[in-house]
Amino acid sequence: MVQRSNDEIRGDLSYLFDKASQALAARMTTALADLDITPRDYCVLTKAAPGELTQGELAEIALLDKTTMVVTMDNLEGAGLARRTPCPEDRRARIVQTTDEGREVVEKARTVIDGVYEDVLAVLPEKQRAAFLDALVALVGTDGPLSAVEPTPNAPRRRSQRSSRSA
Amino acid sequence: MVQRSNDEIRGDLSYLFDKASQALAARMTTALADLDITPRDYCVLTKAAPGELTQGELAEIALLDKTTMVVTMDNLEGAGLARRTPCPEDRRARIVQTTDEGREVVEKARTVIDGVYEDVLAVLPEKQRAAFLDALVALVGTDGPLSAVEPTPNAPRRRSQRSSRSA
DNA sequence: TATTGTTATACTCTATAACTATA
DNA sequence: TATAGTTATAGAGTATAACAATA
Repeated sequence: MVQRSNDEIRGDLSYLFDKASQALAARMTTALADLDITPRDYCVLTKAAPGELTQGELAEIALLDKTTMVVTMDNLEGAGLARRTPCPEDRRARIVQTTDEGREVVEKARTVIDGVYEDVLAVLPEKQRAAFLDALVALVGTDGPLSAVEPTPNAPRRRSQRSSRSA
Repeated sequence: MVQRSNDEIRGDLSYLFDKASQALAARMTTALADLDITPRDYCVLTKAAPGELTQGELAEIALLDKTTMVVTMDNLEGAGLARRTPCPEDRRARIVQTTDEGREVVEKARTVIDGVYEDVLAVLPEKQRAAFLDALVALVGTDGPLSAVEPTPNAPRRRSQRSSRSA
């Protein structure tokens, strides 16, 4: 295995972020696998907790495409963690509710996730840790230079939709 | 658009890293698009600079599968930025060399990338910036809690390779 | 006509398998 | 037999398009 030195990667911000994101995602996926859910399941499940959102609203909050949401909900419903209920006001829509089991799983998952975060951030001294999170929020949060929701570079290309950008 | 508050995202380390990685990647892709190369092209191109590595060695250093490397090299060669030369010692292998144009592009790209990094990190005061990078390296670098090369969670699953793990 | 959720499908990315030519 | 690079293709993820029911 080829390993780059710490000095070398310090100047490669892309690498640092990519690696941090991937490695943490891998740890999260592994940690949540014991509960038989994916990070995305957890994301949707927590946001559905209030129990008054439609599938579409939930998709928007969780930053998922509505078709991706269908797949996610199929899984959650199949696993007995969430339920689709007809919306009284709009018979096209469906309210998403977490089941008792779903709430239990979310609670356990919360503990697991906190443990992972704690474990990861433990390498930073208390004070440095706070400063680190502050900096990250400054970069990623509202009005930060990395807050922009630029078009996903990875998304399937639109069907040649030429010269209709600023029209 | 739904926007989570800075307070809320501060506790969501996964989100912070994912967003930072994605947003920076988007900026990089956009910035490098003017030079008609992708971040991966740049990565390979710089590492090929010494000009004495085979395609396989290059793939290992750039952390790419050898088949992905083929595609990348096809692009680079098609764009006239790199060249495949038969290896004198091993007629199966090919040495990858950057062309004059390739070196020019790398140089320009280096400037572009430094500009993006500078622009992004500019929101952090000088001292905080150094501490931030130190912390990131501590997390991601050698022996850090996020240095592990766990199996890519996104990779196509192996063809059911059961119970042959620790055998 | 517009919108919610669904199904079918297309596209991107990356890796495994099979192959050719060397070693 | 094993390895370097290639080609073909499969798998995973996510999005667009078309559709049914309803607004």
